[in-house]
Amino acid sequence: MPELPEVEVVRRGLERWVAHRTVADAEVLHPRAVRRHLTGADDFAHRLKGHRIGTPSRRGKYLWLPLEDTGQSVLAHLGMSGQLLVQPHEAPAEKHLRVRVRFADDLGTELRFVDQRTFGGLSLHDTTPGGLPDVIAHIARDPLDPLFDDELFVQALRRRRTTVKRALLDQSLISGVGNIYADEALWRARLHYDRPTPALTRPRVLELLGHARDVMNAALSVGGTSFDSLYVNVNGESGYFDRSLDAYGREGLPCGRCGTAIRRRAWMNRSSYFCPRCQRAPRVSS
DNA sequence: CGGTGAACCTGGCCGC
DNA sequence: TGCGGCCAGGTTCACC
Repeated sequence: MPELPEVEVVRRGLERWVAHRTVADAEVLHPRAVRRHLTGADDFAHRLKGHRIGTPSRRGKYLWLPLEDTGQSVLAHLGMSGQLLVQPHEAPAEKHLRVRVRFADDLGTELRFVDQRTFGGLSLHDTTPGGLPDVIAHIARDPLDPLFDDELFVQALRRRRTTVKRALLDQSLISGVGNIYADEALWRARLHYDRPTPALTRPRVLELLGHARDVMNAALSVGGTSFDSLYVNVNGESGYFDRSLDAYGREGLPCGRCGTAIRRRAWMNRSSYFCPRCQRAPRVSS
């Protein structure tokens, strides 16, 4: 599932293969792939036509392609299964091909948005003076952003009356962390997912943040995480960080620190993986 | 308005 | 073989 490292890999691929190319035309093959565009998919496609793409940017799991001289950007979210692929024109259409963007040049490749579960999508928005599409103004900076404010994060997290994993997944507090890297950061920090945030000390929160950064940087350095063929980077290559995960998806396997079997617990309509010995539950568990 | 939890969606997989 | 049910989970939104 694409989280921050995977999305960053895609962004780099787009920077290499798509930036500075002019859109010849766009074709929307599934209406759900274009979001929040009240005037419809055809209008969306029409508005891309003839514009040159600037340098792709990313915040958390969102990435966007500025359309030069329009004040607008194409915002993309990959959801759970979205892929942005650069393919030769003649490559056969993927089973879940949703959007196709052709360019006005002779490079012979096109950009494709492919998405099985249709949780992802593209949309078009005004770019704010800060360079951010207006609809993601509420998304916090991510921990790999040089301007991420660690102290601000500590204070904001401790003010929340919630539990630590919920806070890690709250994109208005910190962005880019999904279920996988939340479990990995918590395992590294030896914190149980249900620990109340107000009880965490400043050093504990800073340590957790550091682990989140470390694990995402490690994933980024090997090209993202992939568990199946759903996620591939912009050139269609899978990452292989899943070999390095310590908690996520390891139910019943020994904890790399103490050997205790990793457990899986149903949590918020999904799963939490943790070591019952290294990550003790709070005394009063919700 | 902060916290909570359901809905959205499809295909792979498992058990019967 | 076929089919029902479960599971994956980021974001949005309704509700309290």
